[in-house]
Amino acid sequence: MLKIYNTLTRSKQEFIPKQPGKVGMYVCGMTVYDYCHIGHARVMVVFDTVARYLRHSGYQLTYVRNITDIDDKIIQRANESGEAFTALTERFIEAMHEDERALSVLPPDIEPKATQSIADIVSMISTLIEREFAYVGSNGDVFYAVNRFDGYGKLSGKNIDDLQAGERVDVDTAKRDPLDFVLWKMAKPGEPYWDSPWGQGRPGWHIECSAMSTCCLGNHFDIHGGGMDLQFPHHENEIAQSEGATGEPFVNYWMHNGFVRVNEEKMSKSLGNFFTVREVLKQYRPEVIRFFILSSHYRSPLNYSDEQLDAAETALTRLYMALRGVEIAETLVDLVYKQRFEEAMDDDFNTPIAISVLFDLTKELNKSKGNADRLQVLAATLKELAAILGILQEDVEVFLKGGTTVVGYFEAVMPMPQLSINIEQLIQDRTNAKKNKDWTTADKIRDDLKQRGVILEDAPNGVTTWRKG
RNA sequence: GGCUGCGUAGCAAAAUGGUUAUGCAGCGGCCUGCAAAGCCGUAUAUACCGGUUCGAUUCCGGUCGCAGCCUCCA
Repeated sequence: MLKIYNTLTRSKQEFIPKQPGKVGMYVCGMTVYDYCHIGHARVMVVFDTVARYLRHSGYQLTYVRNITDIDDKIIQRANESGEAFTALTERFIEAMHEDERALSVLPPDIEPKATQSIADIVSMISTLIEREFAYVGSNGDVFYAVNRFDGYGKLSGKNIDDLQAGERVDVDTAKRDPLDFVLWKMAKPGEPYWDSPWGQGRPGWHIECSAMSTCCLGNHFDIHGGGMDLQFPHHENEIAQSEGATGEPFVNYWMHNGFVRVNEEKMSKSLGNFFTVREVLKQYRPEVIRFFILSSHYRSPLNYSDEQLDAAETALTRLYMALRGVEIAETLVDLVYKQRFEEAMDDDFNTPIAISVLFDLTKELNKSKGNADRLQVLAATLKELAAILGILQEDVEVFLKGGTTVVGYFEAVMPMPQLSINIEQLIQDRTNAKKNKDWTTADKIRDDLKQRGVILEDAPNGVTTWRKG
């Protein structure tokens, strides 16, 4: 039985989909004005894993993740680079998809764009005005009237009085209340715009998600996810908009992932302490990043550091080492390990425990190297369970030799070590030296290679293999 | 200031009202020409102070420290 921590109730709850066997999930995606950083990667990987596990559990899932392709920062960046905003967003959407593919993130079923959802957005705003949840301000912008919505604050645990007391932004005189937020923003000269009953303008950020999620999944759906920072105001506003417009409950389970931190501080664009996915891929293979992300629980903070990435690579190496030389033909899986794995994942997607099950399995696998039947079952189980996490699917030899079979833009920056050294020749030289019991020469070759990041291992049958150190 | 959440061994990271987490690193051993990998064994922990309890790291209260939100942000 799957349990999900619901931000709305601040507790783990049994997951009961609206319609038996079917799940609708919406996740707030990226605003595409720059490259994705590791924090964005976490959202993509976490909810990809949630999606994979829901499907593994037999649910028919519709996974929607939007793209915000119009907003102030996009306009600003496009002006800076002197290109059309659509050209800018197209570039970064493509870059985002490259990052996704690298990280083995499966594409969502639907990826709506704000600019392609204008009609739905306009329609929802009109409804909100009709129902008196929204009004046209003195500057022509359309605002949501927060105090008209009784449940405002129910997700973030804030209340309107506290918010007003803590108000510290300049009061926008066009609004009736400082807490009101914009639904439709009038275009300034030279800005992109769409026609609407209130004039030429563009949608506010919050209304996009309400319109796109409702459009793709209906008025009321199962899971809505996103980063912790979106809890307030973004998700709070979504609830106010959607429930205000439809009069129905909006979302049953709210899931929020924790931040990636750098030196105990949130990784973010504004702090400037971020590492883009493509930067990190120059140093670490994509699967290492994915493993690093999944090695802590999705709601915990995740501290980014080279030491952590190194540790992830070492841990992953242990799993691959267990599979080295094992031909996996068997499709039978060990039900005990499978059950333990599923129990971990059923407990609010506890990937650290799920991974620990993989290590326990690996230990038994290593002990079963002499028992071909058992070995087959365990290896097949390891690979199948790991696939649910999106890891351990590389070719074993390629991974251990420091490469990756994932095709993508980073291939050029991840050369295999053998490109620069003739490892096979050196191994042959060493084998010859060993035959002559010339241990000095043999050991020197091994030490030299180790210095260059290549570890040699002699198997009992006399065959020497190598891997990246 | 208001509201969330967190503080676990050398590092990372789970869990739990009483029983080995797991990975890396350490120590001892087996294996090996020597290694590496693997296996076996082993050490180190629950911020601090109170309370509830037969028993608390786990529940409650307080103290200290940290992070996040209250402004665009995954």
